[in-house]
Amino acid sequence: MDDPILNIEEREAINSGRWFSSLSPSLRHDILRCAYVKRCKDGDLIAARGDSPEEWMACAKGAVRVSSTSLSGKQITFTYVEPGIWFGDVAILDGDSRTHDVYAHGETTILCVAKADFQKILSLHVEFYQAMLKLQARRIRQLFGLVEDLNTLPLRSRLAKQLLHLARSYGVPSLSNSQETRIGLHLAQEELAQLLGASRQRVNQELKAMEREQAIRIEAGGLVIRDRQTLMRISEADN
Amino acid sequence: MDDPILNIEEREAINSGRWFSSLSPSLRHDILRCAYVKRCKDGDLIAARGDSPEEWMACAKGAVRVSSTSLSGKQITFTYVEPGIWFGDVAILDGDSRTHDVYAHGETTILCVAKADFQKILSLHVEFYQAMLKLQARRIRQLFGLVEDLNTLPLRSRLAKQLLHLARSYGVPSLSNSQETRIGLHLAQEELAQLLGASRQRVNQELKAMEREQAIRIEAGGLVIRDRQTLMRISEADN
DNA sequence: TCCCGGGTGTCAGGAGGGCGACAATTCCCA
DNA sequence: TGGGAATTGTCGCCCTCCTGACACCCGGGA
Repeated sequence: MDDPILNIEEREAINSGRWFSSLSPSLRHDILRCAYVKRCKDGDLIAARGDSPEEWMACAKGAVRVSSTSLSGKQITFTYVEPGIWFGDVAILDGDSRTHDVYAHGETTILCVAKADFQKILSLHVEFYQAMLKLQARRIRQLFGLVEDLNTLPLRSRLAKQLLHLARSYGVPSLSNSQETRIGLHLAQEELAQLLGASRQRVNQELKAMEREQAIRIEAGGLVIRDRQTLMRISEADN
Repeated sequence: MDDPILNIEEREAINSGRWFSSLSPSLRHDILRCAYVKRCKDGDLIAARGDSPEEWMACAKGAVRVSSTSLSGKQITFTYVEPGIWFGDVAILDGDSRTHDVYAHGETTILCVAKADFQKILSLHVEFYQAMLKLQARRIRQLFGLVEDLNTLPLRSRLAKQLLHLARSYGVPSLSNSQETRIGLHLAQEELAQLLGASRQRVNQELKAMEREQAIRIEAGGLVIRDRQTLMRISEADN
């Protein structure tokens, strides 16, 4: 929470985000002009469900865990926000309170735009309205997919799907073998379980099974995807 | 699909929709001016997943079932759209294909706005941008809630919640007892099950249990809510 | 009227997945 | 470098929910 300037890497992450990079230079400029930086340590609470929303944010480095704890006390994680992705817009746009708790996962850098500035920019750029509509539409699509998966796929398939997703978001080429992809985001199996709404034990069991099938490798410091094809097969049906 | 004019009741349903009625008269006028009517019979297919989207729609009478069938062949219903509610915007806004299959449930009247007209209206009213953003934000909120429920609540609770929801959307005062609410939308237990992503047998079992607990009554032609309090208690935790 | 087809009620068997327990391993840090 | 804390690997038991099967009920034709 000290240095108010993004470093090169962080700036690069923001600028290469799929959505952000589709905006016009002038709009991007206006957004960045009034954005400020927050640097967080592992576990820092960035915002809590029920808070009244003060800012629109993007992850610039590290990862942001978006989660909530149900009435029964069970923790569930909705997603990990990767660098380059913006979040926190729902509450800003409908004026209601925050939908989730948001925590830093590891050393994390956040870029923030104050609510008032966000609205000012909206009023200056019709383009921004269109872009936000598109952003939300995509999110709704993802959510539809998630609901469908929860209703139809067994844990095994959902786990495979999640691993492929993490590999896309956080994948780095493996050191030992360039065919393989290491998931750069380290999640304890407990955290992975919360992301799937399942128990840690069950997730462990399925991971082990996938390791036996040569689809993945479980290493200290991260999972390694060995065979994308196999995972895709697993993710699509129960067999 | 004949008479292109809404009758009084249908017009009233559209105008009293919570979202639509919050729009300015001039915007509402522009929307209605280029809208046209479709009348559908029970089971008619209104749009199919994967179609390229031609129109933005609202239910004016009856109900619209929004559903999809998973790769494994299982049918799941996402929701029943009640009169006064608009739908089909996601695909229009992000330009991608339809997310769900959409069917008429019973005699149903649909109001449609062609994609091109929708976009024209957007370009004429900043207010419309704001309203659509708000509409989407609310939908995202609902979806978050749904995902959380699927991850944490047992079927019994989700069923209770769904019944309360249906009572809010389709409730009519019971003929026999004004304390009670009849759900005006008739769903076969199989259809209810698909709405919950559960098996028909299981739903039947829980309905029977709730009837024994005096929370509901199962009658030909619709469920009757007898005790909202009890249902609310059931919907919140597993007890 | 009789029969037929859809919806409803119920049961038994079995899979998927949660939970507690505990050992083994790894990580961290004093 | 030694120990305590966190994480991982595995069991066994139990509960939820699914599947298939079948009897029943009721309304509407032929």
